[in-house]
Amino acid sequence: MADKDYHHGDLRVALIDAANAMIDKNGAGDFSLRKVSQSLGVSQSALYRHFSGKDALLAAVAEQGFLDMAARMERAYQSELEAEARLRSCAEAYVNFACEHPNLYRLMFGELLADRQNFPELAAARSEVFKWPMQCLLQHNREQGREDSELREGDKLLIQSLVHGLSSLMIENLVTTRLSREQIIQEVTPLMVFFRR
Amino acid sequence: MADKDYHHGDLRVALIDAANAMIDKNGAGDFSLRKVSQSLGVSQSALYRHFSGKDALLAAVAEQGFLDMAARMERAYQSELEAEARLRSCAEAYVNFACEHPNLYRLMFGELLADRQNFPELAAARSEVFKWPMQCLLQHNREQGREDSELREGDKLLIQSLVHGLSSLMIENLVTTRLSREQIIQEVTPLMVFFRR
DNA sequence: AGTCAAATGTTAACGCTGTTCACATTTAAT
DNA sequence: ATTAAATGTGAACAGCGTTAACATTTGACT
Repeated sequence: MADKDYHHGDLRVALIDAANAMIDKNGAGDFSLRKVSQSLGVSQSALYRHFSGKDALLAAVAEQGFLDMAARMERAYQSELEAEARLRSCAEAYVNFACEHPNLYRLMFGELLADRQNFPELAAARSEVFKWPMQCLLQHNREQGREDSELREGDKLLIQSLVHGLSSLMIENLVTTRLSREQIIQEVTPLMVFFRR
Repeated sequence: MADKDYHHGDLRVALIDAANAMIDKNGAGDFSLRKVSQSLGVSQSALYRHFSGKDALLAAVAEQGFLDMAARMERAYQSELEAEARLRSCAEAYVNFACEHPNLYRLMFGELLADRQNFPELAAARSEVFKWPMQCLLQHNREQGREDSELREGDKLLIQSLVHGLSSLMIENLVTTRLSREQIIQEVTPLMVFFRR
């Protein structure tokens, strides 16, 4: 027993949450281990009892981001019934998440986690995001009378490239248009349901 | 007159070239002003006579990258005559450049230059890249008998999102397929010529 | 040719960063 | 109660971007 809690209790998740909040607000470039440690009233080296280093903490934040994004994608998926409407809903949810959490999205898909292969859980969490638009493609195939349960590689790549590319361009302010975000989404998402054949 | 040249002569371009080489080889994350200065046998603070800071040097490197990429895009454009073939050629050139210079491409389009608006020349150089695929769209419109010289916002966004998204995913090893790069390009680029209407 | 200001390069220092090491404290099992 | 493991601390290290004061070279004007 101590008047002050020498042990934090759940420092690991507290670190992830605090880092998530700091990155979401000010970007990962401004983020530092010393700041997040200090914000929790904890020494700067306490972190190394729960993470092997900065990259590991960033990876944990990114993983949580993927899971949150996936939950939102599922809600978008469930909100519609037809394949095409579902796909458009998923695409909207994807771009909206990216635009509402640009700093987090950059961390999840960007260059900052240079050693992604060191954190295999990231790939698993990311596939949870793309699971839902892929499900839409499968349903579309079935509605078209195709019984193949395997998706075409090109279709998968097309849909992933489109939503990721559009999100990235919008986040980095590389879209030179006077259209609003809603208008852009309304303009582009219909174009991605022109499947091959 | 001195036995050693106190003045470098063209330190500015030497810095850009050296920084370009270092970033292209090892990535911008590993890059530092001290390293590039030392590689030129020059003090670490000499740099500040030619650039306002690290971001300014990175911006200059990125700008050069855009111009190099644009030259390559023009060659791809000129290598074909029909609009659709030209667009595919441009898309191939785009993705190939990104895959051959992933670190440079990340710098050009990524999050590292957080303050892009401070360097308006970047936007100009970038538009030189997209000038050629846009030209393809215009030619396509003409071949289809449309006389409108204005491009649809949606078409521009679609093509930019596709090539940028596909390049980013490939660079970050986020493409989960066993296809080779050439196969991927062959698979996806035909899909981007399905214009609207 | 001589003078002086501007351009360019150097040295030293500041604060911040990620990381490590030796040490302290708390927890939990024997 | 004892002991080992888990968890947190404090000090230190090297590397970073940036700045300030100082040194050298260049070039222009008399």
